[in-house]
Amino acid sequence: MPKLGMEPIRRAALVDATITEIGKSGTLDVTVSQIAKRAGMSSALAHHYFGSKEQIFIAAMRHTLSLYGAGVRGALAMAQGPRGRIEAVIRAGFSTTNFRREVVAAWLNFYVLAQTNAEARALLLIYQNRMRSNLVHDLRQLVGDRAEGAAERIAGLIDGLYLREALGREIPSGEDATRQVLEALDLEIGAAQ
Amino acid sequence: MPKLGMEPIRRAALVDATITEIGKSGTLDVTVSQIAKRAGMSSALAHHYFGSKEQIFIAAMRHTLSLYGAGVRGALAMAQGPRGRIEAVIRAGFSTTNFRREVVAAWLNFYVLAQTNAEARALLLIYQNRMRSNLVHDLRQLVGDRAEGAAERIAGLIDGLYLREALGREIPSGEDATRQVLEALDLEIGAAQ
DNA sequence: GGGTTTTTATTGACTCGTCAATCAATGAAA
DNA sequence: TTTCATTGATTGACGAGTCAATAAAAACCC
Repeated sequence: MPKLGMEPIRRAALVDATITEIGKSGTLDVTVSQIAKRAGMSSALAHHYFGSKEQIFIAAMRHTLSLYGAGVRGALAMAQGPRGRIEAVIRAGFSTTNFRREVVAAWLNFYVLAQTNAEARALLLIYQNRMRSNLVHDLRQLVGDRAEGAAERIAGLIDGLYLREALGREIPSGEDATRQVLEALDLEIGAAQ
Repeated sequence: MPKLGMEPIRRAALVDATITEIGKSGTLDVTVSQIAKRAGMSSALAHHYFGSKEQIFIAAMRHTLSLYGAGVRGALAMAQGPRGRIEAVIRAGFSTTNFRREVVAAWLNFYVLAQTNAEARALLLIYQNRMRSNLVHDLRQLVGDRAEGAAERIAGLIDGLYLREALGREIPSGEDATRQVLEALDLEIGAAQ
């Protein structure tokens, strides 16, 4: 019963299943069979479309990053003024889409992978640079030449709280984390007056 | 040629080798044989002393945490006043002992493990609570009832910069990270005046 | 002290599972 | 009849954990 044009559907299903399975196990130590089963196909088919397990992971990372990017762009589109734009970037990161257990688990493992895998590292750098440039651009207007340092601190705080919240509670609360980052942001702004 | 009393020596060698190997590979996916070989013994002996691979890892984590704790205590002993004590805690975390590639790699993998392994999570919570209580205690005298929030932000920033520095550069620079956290600390203090 | 037994240290060889990747085979559209 | 979709079965490698065997120190016994 081969319906044509299955490839993109299968790929998408595998990517989703990968995130879910990583979330379930917490590790990259999930088997292709597990992923394939959750995606409703045989492991052979998964290999057929992606070639290797590593490629499945990279695709899943790409997808996660692109979801995150879309969230940020969406939030930025609605934002008013520099402070509003920064707030948008912060909120997007801790939104319920990007701040679920599975997604955090995936991120954690991206970090681990990025230590050795060039492709993973490149993706992470893209994310980090985008974050930095977003922050610096708007901070410039708020804190002048303190912008670079402030951006580094805000970005670091986001990453750190992301990590901490994710491990600390059963259900991560983006609300608390967001509040903390906004507080730090206001300290940065206040200090420049 | 069995010299007696080898057990502690072997255990220590295995713990060291574990950190080194995790640092080399970036993952917990190192084989017991690799670790044992680096520690100068057979894998059978490693199993003899630790029982399982997981136990070897836990022991390595314990060791890393205890080194960190010792560093913090040492720095605190020399510190003057609340602001000096906080600075000591920050500097200890980014000191060259605790801020090497292998150690960061180990930490990253602890985080991954802590998602699912109760023992790992317990160890991480100990570290986090110690950090929080250190910070809150001294911040109280500097920023009053803003202490809790400030501690959360400082701790989050430390964790985040730890992560970022470790991935960003070939050789992580504790100097830059320390400067950033101290700057954030001064913002917190300044805001309370 | 000399002999025997227990304890500790140590490893090579082996078992048993698991899993990524491949392949040959099947079926259905084009 | 070519091309796409799909899978069960298989291969081949690797790796955790076990075991039996060796050796030497120590403890015990007369």
